[in-house]
Amino acid sequence: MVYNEKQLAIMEAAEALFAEQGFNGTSVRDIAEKAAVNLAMISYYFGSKEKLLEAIFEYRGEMIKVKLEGIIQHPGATALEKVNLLVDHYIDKIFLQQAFHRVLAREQVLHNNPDISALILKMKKTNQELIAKLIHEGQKKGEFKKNVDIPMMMTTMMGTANFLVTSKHYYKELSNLQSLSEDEFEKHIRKKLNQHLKNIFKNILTNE
Amino acid sequence: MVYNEKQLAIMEAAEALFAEQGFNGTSVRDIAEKAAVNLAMISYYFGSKEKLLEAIFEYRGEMIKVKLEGIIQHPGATALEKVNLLVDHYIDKIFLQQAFHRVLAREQVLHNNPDISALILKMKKTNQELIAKLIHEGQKKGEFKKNVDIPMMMTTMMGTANFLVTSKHYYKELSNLQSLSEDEFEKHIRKKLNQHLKNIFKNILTNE
Amino acid sequence: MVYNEKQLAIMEAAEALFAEQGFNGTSVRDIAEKAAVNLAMISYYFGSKEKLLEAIFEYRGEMIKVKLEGIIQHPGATALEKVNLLVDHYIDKIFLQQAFHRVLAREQVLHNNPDISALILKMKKTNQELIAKLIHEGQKKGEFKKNVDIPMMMTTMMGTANFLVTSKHYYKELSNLQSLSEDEFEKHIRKKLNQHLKNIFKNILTNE
Amino acid sequence: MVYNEKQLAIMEAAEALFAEQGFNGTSVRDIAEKAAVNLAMISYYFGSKEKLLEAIFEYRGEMIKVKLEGIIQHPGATALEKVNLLVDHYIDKIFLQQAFHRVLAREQVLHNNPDISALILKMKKTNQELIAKLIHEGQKKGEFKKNVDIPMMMTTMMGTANFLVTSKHYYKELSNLQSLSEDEFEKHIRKKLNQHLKNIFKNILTNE
DNA sequence: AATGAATGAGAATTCATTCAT
DNA sequence: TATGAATGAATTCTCATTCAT
Repeated sequence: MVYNEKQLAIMEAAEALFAEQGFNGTSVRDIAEKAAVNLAMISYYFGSKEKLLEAIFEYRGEMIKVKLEGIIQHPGATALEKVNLLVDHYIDKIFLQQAFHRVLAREQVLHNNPDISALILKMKKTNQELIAKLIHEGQKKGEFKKNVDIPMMMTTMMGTANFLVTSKHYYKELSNLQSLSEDEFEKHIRKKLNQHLKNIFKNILTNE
Repeated sequence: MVYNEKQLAIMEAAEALFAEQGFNGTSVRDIAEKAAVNLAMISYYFGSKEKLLEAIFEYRGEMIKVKLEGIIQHPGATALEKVNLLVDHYIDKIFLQQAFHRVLAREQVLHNNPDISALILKMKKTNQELIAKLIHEGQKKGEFKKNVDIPMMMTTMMGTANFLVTSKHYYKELSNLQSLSEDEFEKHIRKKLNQHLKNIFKNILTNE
Repeated sequence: MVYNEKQLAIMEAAEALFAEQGFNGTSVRDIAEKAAVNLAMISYYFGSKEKLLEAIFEYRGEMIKVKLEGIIQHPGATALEKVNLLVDHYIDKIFLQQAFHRVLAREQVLHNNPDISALILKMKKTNQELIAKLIHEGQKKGEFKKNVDIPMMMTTMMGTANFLVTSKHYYKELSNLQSLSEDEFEKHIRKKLNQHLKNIFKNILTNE
Repeated sequence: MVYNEKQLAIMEAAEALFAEQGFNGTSVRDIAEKAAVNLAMISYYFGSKEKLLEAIFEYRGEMIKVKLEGIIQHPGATALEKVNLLVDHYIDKIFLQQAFHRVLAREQVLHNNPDISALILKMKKTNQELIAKLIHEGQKKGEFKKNVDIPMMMTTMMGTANFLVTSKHYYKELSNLQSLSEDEFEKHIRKKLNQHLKNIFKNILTNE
């Protein structure tokens, strides 16, 4: 699926608004206004508000897949280094596409739309398969322990990162970091999160 | 604040529906029907749909506070044992009040309503202060390491647990556990999560 | 089903507008304006525009049934006299409720709404059964011929009357009666139609 | 007016859809799709949806006129035979062009569009003049009675035939002919209608 | 001659809330 | 205290038509 400029503008505007106000809290009017397109264009291009959401999921899902596929094939790296690379990339991704991950965080709680649920499941499966490959590679080489609960590990990575991104506003106050600028603060928590997750993973994967 | 039976019925119905369909996806008609009260009662008792949500947060926040205060004062237990108790209780709580935690997970992403945001912040602060007390106690006794990133630890506990609860539907499929009944599956993931978090915390708090 | 004043006002307004402009050609806005009620009342009372149409059919169908039941039980009249009475009444009805019969004429051509189709069929069945009763009575007494095609007879009565009512505008010009006032013209065609149908029926029922 | 292939395709598609769903119930999108032409072609060729309807009326009106003119000049036939021929032809026409007659039946009830009304009136006048010619011929020859209500006679022919065609769906059920195939049923009612109308006309025109 | 893209107007419906009782 | 009736505002979506190409 290739999208033209207007379609991309609509998708971006919608993503940002869905992240801020939720799907139901966002009207197609808002989206049209933000994307600076005619109201009717949204139905014209996507059919409905729901279909627009699906298009966003499909689009981002495809992007994520392409990105992750690159990571796994990194040459000349140990399994643990690759896991660390994965953490780096996952954190990069989640911070770069905060809007989309907010939408994802919100929508995965609901199961109103089976098409969206299917897309989310597909995305998660792709992620999981990639990580599983990495872990198994490390286990074969003897780098990692045998019994590793991969789904729970993923849950920790995604859960922690998601929670941090979606509630960073609260985190800032709880850590008394109100003095930092938004950029400084973001840099700070990215670094913290990175170390934190790598620590946890190293422990889970290698400590006896 | 003391609520009468009808008010509690409304709050429970609303909580369940907000968890399922989101705040904006739920109409006061739905709530009135589910709670078997007159449509106008909701405005009458709570003023508005938003105020109803606030009441739910306030109510649940108070319940959580009371519960957690009990935990910290558990006599004759090491700091690590108390931390483990805390994990037990947090997991109990999140599974028992899944509806509320779904609402919380959804609403913390948005910052539309400053009153709600303030309530969430207050709740988080209370939690954090409790854990901080525990950790400092352990540090004083020499049980725990000096440099512990408490907010990040909390983020992992809440993020992982939240993520698991809100996306358990996907977890079931990703782990090929479709054959388990809902109850069996829930028991299974509670146990896994419990071990998983305790492991992580032990490592964070004690390993050098 | 008992309707309150506002509901009746809506139904009357809708009937008139549907007759003039067709169902799809009439907006709920038009109806609300004509009935002098709030726009949302229509959804509130009837659920939707379609359901409103159904309500009209049901209401009129019931009225027709009640009326016709009276005719058949007219005491001390020959079968032919009763048939003539029926013609009188049918013509009265069709002229008095021209709006409804226009709607009926339009909607019976379409089969979009199965509920409406079912209501129309029911109405027609009731009519047919009544006439069949009359004819059979006359046949038993030896007043009428044996082989009478009752559905075709009804088709002629209804078709002719309907066609006249719905296209009286054209009839006026074709008969060069433009000089007559609307009332005079209507009186004129009612009389003509009455004689015409009675003639045809007498011939069908009695001539060998 | 000569139409090219695409124009004819549009008109045919439109006629069929107008017959099924009514004028307002049919969108130009539907027509374009059914006719397999570009959406904008309809405005391009006909100017508007209304003008397209007018074109259909004009086109069919012309066809009817040409056909009927042939009938009247049938050589070596009595006036009654010619009337019978006319009935044959009218029934043929109405069954062959059911779609158009459904549109006609629906639209003659409305008077929204004066151009359409004018076209219908013209069509009816042409028909009427033809029949009047026939009847007067028969009256001159002494075959027919003097006082014949020609407009009412036409009303019966058209009303009965129209009503049968537009409500044949109901007629089938009312006559308990559900077991017949669509073709058999149509053959059956055409025959019935033919005899029925000829009977009525014979009686009107010749009986004293 | 033909069309894909675009749009303003208007459609039906749902919503949270109010108010007289 | 409780509620049925009512409503204004806002919702999503579809429509016939236009226009640059």
